[in-house]
Amino acid sequence: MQKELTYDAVMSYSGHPSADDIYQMISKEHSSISKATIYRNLSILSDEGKIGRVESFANGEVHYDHRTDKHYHGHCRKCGRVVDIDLSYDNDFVAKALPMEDGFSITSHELIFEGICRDCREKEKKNGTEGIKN
Amino acid sequence: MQKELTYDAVMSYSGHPSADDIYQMISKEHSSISKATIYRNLSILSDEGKIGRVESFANGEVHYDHRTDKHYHGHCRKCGRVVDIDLSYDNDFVAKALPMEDGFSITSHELIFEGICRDCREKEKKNGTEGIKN
DNA sequence: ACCCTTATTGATATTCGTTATTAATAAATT
DNA sequence: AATTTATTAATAACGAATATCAATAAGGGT
Repeated sequence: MQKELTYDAVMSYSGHPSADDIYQMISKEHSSISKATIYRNLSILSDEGKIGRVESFANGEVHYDHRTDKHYHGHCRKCGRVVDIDLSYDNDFVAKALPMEDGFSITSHELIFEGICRDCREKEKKNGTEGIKN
Repeated sequence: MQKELTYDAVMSYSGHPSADDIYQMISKEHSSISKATIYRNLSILSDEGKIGRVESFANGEVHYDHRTDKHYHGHCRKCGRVVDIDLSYDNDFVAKALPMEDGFSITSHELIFEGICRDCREKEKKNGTEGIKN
C-alpha cells in the first residue's frame, strides 16, 4: 500500500519535506508511483493527524513533518527550507487575540519566521551579491 | 498612469483585497487595463512600502493592505477573507525565537490566525452542514 | 519640435503547486 | 468465485502568479 510508503518516507525524513521531496525519495525505489498518490496520501495522513502539515509559507508551498505536536517554524526565503524554532507554542494567543471584525472566530494560529538559512547566506557571500538584484 | 490607479484602489479599499479584487474594481472604470499590470504594480507598490502586503495564508493567495504598519491578521478558511487582529506586534519575537538549525537568521515573522468569518458561519448554520463533508 | 532612450503597458504564454477526473487494478466482503 | 469497495496511476485541469515581448507612452537633450 502506497500510503504506508508515504508515511514511512515522512517519518524517515529528518527535515520538513514538500510533497515533491517525498515523491523524489519514494520514486527512487518505486519508480512507478504516481505524484497524485503522494499528494493524496500526504493530505489524508495529515488529516488523520499521523503526520504534521506546515503551510502558510510566503510561497504557498506545503511541507510535511514527522512531528505532530504544534510548534513554530522558520522558512528560508531563498531556498524554501523549513526549520524548527525553539519558542514555546502559545495556546493563549487565541484568548489574547481579538478580531477587529464582528463574529470572526479564531480556531488556530500559525507563526512563521522568515529568514535565510546558512547555506543560502554562504552562497550570497561567495557571489558577493548582497544588495544587488539579478 | 496605471500605478496611481492601483494605489488609489488599494487605499480606497476598506478590507484586504487580493490582486483579483483590485482588478475587478479597476476594470469597472478602465475596462482595458491588464491583469498583469495590476499584479506588477501591486508588487512594486508593496516593495516600495507604499502599501502593505499580507501573504503566508494557507492557500498561498496574496492580499494587500492600505495599512503599512506591521500587524497581525485573521484568515477565513472558507472564503479567504482577511481581517485585522487586535494584538500588539511583538518585535521581540526575533530575539526570543531560537532556530534549531545552525546559522538560520531570522529577519521577520508572520502570525496568522485561522478561523471562520461570520458570513461563512451563518451559511453553515443555514445549510446545517456542520460535520458533513460534501 | 525632433530624435533617441528609457518606462510602462496589454496581451498572452508559461510556470508551479495542487486538485479533479477517470479508468484500471487491487482488496475486502459476501 | 462473484460482487462490492478502495486505492492507484496517468493525465487533464485549476488558480495564482510570473515571464515574455511587441507596442505604446514619457522624458531628455540638442
